[in-house]
Amino acid sequence: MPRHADAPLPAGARAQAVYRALRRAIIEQALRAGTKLPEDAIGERFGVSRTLVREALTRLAIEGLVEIVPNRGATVALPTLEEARDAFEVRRGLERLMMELLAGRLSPEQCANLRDHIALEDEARARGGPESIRLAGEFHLLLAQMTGNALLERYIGEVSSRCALILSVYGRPHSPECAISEHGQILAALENDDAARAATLMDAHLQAVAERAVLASAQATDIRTLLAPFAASEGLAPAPAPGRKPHP
Amino acid sequence: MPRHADAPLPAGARAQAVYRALRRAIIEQALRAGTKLPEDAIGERFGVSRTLVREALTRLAIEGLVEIVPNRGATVALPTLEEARDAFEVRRGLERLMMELLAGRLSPEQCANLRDHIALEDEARARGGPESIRLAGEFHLLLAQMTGNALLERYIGEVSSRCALILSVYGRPHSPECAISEHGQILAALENDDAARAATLMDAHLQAVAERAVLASAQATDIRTLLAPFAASEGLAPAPAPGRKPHP
DNA sequence: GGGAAGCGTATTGCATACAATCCCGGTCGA
DNA sequence: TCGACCGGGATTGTATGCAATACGCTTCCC
Repeated sequence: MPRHADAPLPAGARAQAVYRALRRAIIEQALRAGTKLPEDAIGERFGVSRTLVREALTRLAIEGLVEIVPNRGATVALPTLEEARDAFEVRRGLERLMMELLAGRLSPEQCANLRDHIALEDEARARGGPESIRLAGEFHLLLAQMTGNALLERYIGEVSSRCALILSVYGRPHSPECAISEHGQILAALENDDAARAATLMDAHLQAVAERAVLASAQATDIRTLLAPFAASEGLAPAPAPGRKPHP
Repeated sequence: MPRHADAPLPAGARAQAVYRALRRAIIEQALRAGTKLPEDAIGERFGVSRTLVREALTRLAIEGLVEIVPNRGATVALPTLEEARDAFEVRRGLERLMMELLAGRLSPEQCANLRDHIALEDEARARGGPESIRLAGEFHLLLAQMTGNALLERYIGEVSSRCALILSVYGRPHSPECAISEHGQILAALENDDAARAATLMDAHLQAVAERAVLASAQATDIRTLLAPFAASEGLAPAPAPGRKPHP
């Protein structure tokens, strides 16, 4: 229920409100990657001082949604390809753990909730609304909440939102990140007490999401790869890439 | 190399210095769980204003090392038993992922570094110094760094420090958290390209650490469990515990 | 004697002020 | 024409001030 505007919020709640608002704006791509986030403007918009905006931005920076460069301010983070791979790697580890914790332990009520959520996702995707990105992530978050492990929930939430940002950068525009049936299949495996199958499905699901996005645009981002065929056609050999040593 | 005191630190570095100092103090148990952390006192001690102290405390609160109650300030966190279990659960998931990423991919140089570190641990443990706690955690952090996955490194670092705090609360005083040989065995499995064995060993290692500490003191913490036999001997039935519903 | 209410102090929550830094435009000289 | 230099304006970094809240003590009443 939304709060009455003139009722003062309890201590510490306003900074969190700013944090939440910014976070949602980033995930739903209202604020696109790379966008500058000036403290003054945000504070003015939310009716709070820079102090609270800074607190919110700091939190977002820790989560990796915002990048803060000293003396140059905050921008919506622009994850590198390497960071993208890292995020999906960690996410796979966490979600596999989650599957093992959940398999066969979901109450009928929880299953119903999950089904409802999947229906919401499908609906949003059909409409093409921007909230489909958020909803897809929230399915995973909902699962995390059901483990009862608060720390796991926090980590899954963090890495999910980071992946959402990554998809906004590297994903094809408006492509469905999660195929319709995948979440449903995972839920079915969990209900069936089949931890191994759930873990495998989740792995494949995340792999698919990552590949559809990151790998699809890999060569569109790295200018050296982009130019390679042109160089080759002119008989120019590329200089050996520094910093990345070949596999031993 | 320590910095000259009168040279001003670059922007943003002082808050981080406070953060690091507090973090280390907590992990090495110079600041024990539950200790109050007044902004004024800390700021005075470090020569910075409350603003920067607040920033450091906020970060530590996000990591779970300190607890901030609105209008009542910050204290060193006092994790509950449930939080302790959660932390070790997540940690097992993350470190299993780490083993899979590392098995057979360590360079001889990296292995040498790890061996050196293990030697340091043994030495500190033999001396009974307080840094043995930190060093044991840093072994895991060192492994995380070698994955090249920055996000995994951050998470492992966070959850390790949280576990260190937990051990300071629930562990037996000055007990060796990590048996001498366990880290060495894990390293051996990694060198041998045996991902499965490394993962199993790490699992067992963490399980052992958790059990030696958390389970050992479980009944010493929960006053209801503590009183149960006395109640039973008097023919008094315990009231049903609220909030935690029985397994379906 | 026990408990509740009231007050003073200590501490936090937040906004604001000032200083430092950086970016961007113009200007000057080669 | 191009590059280096150099204010001016904008934005961040940090300290400090003021209001609000909570805690501990005293006092008072039952």
